[in-house]
Amino acid sequence: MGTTKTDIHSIDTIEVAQVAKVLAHPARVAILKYISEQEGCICNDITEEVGLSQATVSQHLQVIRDAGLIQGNVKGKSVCYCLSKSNFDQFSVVMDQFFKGLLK
Amino acid sequence: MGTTKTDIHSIDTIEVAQVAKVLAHPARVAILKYISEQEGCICNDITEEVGLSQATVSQHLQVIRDAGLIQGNVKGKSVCYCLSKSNFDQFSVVMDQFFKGLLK
DNA sequence: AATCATCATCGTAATATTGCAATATTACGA
DNA sequence: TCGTAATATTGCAATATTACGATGATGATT
Repeated sequence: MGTTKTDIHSIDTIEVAQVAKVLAHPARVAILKYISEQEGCICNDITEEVGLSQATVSQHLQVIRDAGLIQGNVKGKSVCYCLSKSNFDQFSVVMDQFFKGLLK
Repeated sequence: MGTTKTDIHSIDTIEVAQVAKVLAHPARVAILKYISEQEGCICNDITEEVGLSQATVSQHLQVIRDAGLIQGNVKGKSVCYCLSKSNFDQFSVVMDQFFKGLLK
């Protein structure tokens, strides 16, 4: 136990849950907001902005990256993160359709 | 550790994360879908529909109820759950604004 | 080369979540 | 009142998540 049962549910259902899971932590929401505000990217500053240790921020960044919401471009010693808008847009659609589906 | 730091983030950020957290489990997404499909309500059937034990479903229902997304009306020995559309609509707005804010 | 800055990863402690069996609880019908 | 059906709650085991210090890896600076 402790493991989420996934084989029970439809693809659609799982997709909504996966999208939501990425946004289910305030640090990840804050990181996404910050990255998008900086238009381009920036990186180490996230640690300062968010108020968590570098290791923790890096972990959250990995979750967001694995979900395909951001891209990291290496620039010398620093890494520039920026939104992958198309994927983010898809996330938006998934959630939107879920809400609309239930509210119709 | 293991605890999410919340005092660091803005109200808006925390709100998005809280909404997302409710939807971050496929069982809860499935339950919400099922309840809304049944227009009115129904209840014990959820257990069968979702494929988890009664205890587990009841737990998930509590999470959804605590978030204010559903209401349970007692009808004899069974409980009829139905969406509280206004709250659900608010959830929808929170997420929508988050996505729109980042994509603009 | 030696050092520093930036980031990722590893290891680990603390806590949260998931899932279920067992056990209440509540309401109804016999 | 007894039995039963429908839910909720409790207690627990398994696993996941969160957070951070320490350690690597890599490129820049001296």
